[in-house]
Amino acid sequence: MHKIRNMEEFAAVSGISRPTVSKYFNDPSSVRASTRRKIEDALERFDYRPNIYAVNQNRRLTKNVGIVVPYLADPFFAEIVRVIERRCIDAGFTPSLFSSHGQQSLENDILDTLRSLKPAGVLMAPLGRGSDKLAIEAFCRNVPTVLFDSNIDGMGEAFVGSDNFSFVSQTVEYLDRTGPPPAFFEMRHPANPNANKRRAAYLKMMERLGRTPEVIKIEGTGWGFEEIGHQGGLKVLEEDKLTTNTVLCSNDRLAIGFLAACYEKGLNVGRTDDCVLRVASHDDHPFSRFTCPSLTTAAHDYTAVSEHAVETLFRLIESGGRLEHRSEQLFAARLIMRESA
Amino acid sequence: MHKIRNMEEFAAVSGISRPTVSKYFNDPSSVRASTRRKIEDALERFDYRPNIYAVNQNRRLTKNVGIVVPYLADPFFAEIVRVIERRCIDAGFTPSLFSSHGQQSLENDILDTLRSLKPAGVLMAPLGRGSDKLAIEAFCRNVPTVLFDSNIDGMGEAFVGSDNFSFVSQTVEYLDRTGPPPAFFEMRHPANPNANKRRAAYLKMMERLGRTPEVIKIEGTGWGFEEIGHQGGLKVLEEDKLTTNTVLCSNDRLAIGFLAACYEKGLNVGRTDDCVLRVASHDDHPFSRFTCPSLTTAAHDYTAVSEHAVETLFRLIESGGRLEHRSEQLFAARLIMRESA
DNA sequence: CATCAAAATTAACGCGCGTAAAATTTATGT
DNA sequence: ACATAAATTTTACGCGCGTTAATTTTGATG
Repeated sequence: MHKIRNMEEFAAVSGISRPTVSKYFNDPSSVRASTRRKIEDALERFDYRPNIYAVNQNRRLTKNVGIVVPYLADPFFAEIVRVIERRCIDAGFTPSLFSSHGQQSLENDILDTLRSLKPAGVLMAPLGRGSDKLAIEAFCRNVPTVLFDSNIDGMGEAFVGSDNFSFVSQTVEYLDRTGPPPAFFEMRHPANPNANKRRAAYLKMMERLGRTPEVIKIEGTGWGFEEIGHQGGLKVLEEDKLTTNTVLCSNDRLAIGFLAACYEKGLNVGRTDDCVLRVASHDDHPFSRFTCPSLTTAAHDYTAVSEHAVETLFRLIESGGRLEHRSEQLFAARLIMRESA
Repeated sequence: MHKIRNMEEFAAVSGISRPTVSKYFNDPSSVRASTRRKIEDALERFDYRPNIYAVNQNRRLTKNVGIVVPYLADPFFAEIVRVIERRCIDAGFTPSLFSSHGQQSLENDILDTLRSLKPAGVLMAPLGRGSDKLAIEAFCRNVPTVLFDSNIDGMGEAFVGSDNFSFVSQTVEYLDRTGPPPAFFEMRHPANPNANKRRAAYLKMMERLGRTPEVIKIEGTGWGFEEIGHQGGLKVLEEDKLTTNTVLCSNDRLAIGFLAACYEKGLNVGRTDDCVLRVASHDDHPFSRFTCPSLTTAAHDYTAVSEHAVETLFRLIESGGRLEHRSEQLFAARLIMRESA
């Protein structure tokens, strides 16, 4: 009983012809129950798996799906990836995970690699501002792609993400209802288009509420948001630029840095009487409940975004790679009230 | 000038025979300079890349390397992955990234997937206590593997990691020198063998210093260390079980949770006079500088570990998959003094 | 210009599997 | 038991490239 070398040999020991075995591996339900049993019996006795290289060479479309995220060291993406991977595996696909690590050159390299993987589809969260738009556009023309997290106008067959207005409207409304209206704390040159939408939402909400908006723009580039928020926070606090005691950060990672700056400066943050500052933010970053104080924030519907992105990709794949029209699905946020505001 | 379909066509447009082109792609320096120029000229005019499935089918050994980490949502691993990926790409390999997401079943699935990828080698950080030892052992027999981060006795051709004694000895020595000796804060059932080594190192150091050790074991399972540290911290503080004012956490993620608990309880942490508690830890987690107060910790030599792991894997691959003897390389820690102790 | 090793070409086979067409067997209903 | 549809088997080709062996070309050398 030597090791099975190929499908020919496996077909022999299972007493079924090779084409039928091949059919089985492509779709177990496509063969008669008695045949399936024979094959699965043999599968238990011998551990054989079709050579994926030979399989993929001959299928015009592989069962691979690519997953691309801009920055894997951000637990937000790590969490989304976890959900997406599982759904893909359950649906019989083989996910390949890539992180651009915040670099355009890497993002482009990944697109090249993906092309040669001939994936059935790709789920991509682009760098955003740092993306090579032309490269992504060219890629999307060749490979069925669903964008998520950050949208790039018109690219990909669909976009799935969070509704930035929903995030900001809830936090602004809450802060305004429970105290002074917030100033908006953000990077001057955000890495990601969501930031721009959030600022716009902030301005619109403040107008709607009849408040005077105040946007604090801090310097810094790259994906080290905590450090940028920290440095920017120190600067703002030292220069005493704050005209309000309520700060709404564009995202949790900035807020984590800002809270560290507040702590260093001895400023008590929270909504109780002994506090001089309220801080809130957006994303419900996995660490936001462990900041000091814990961070009031607006949560992504991680599950809904992940699952809808995957579902959309599957529909796209079944439709042969093109969709009637480019859809944009946005999910609302959920306000998470904690101690910081 | 239609699209190039295969190496045959590409060879035609570059004016070189297919076997020579094939030789070029396997090692560009193996063809004459003038030939190389012709091929690279054609490469610029037509964008052709060999079909990776056809290539890998015929090579007995692919140029793939697998990278497996236990928990990608931990920025520690995300950071290591970033360095490792780059080194692999630069060396002409194609890295494939996998996360076990803390689940044994997933780790085993990944091993199966990896086997069918026929990688030249694998860099694996196992789950540790949660790993299926037999499955990993069987895998290592078939695939050249270098373990990193957590060691499993005798498995893989080499281990590269951090020297837990170096971590703990430095923090204990520092804490003892600058104040009361620390109690050790850890999970009762740690996910990872490093924790056991750290506890042992703590006990040995305390003995060496002539101090009475005190180990605080908290409940909780899984990879949500911050939450476990948080809950465990609250419990310890509420029950007033602390017989010392200095706490050394087994790792930073526990410490992040513990610090959150201290903050909630209104305990001032730090080394200044107004503080009632000192807290230190190990790992230099990317977020440890943004805790409140910033966390005194012992840092991994990320770069050294990552690069030595990769170098070891490359040596292993060049040696045909087996090494003379299993080597274990440990790197020392660097004490990072911040505000918490 | 003759020499000769190195490099390239030609021709051909094989890798493991998808897939198609035709022939055959099996299951289902009457 | 018979007709019919469905599933399986047989046979054969092709995918794109690695690789080998025999042959031819190239280019540096004396």
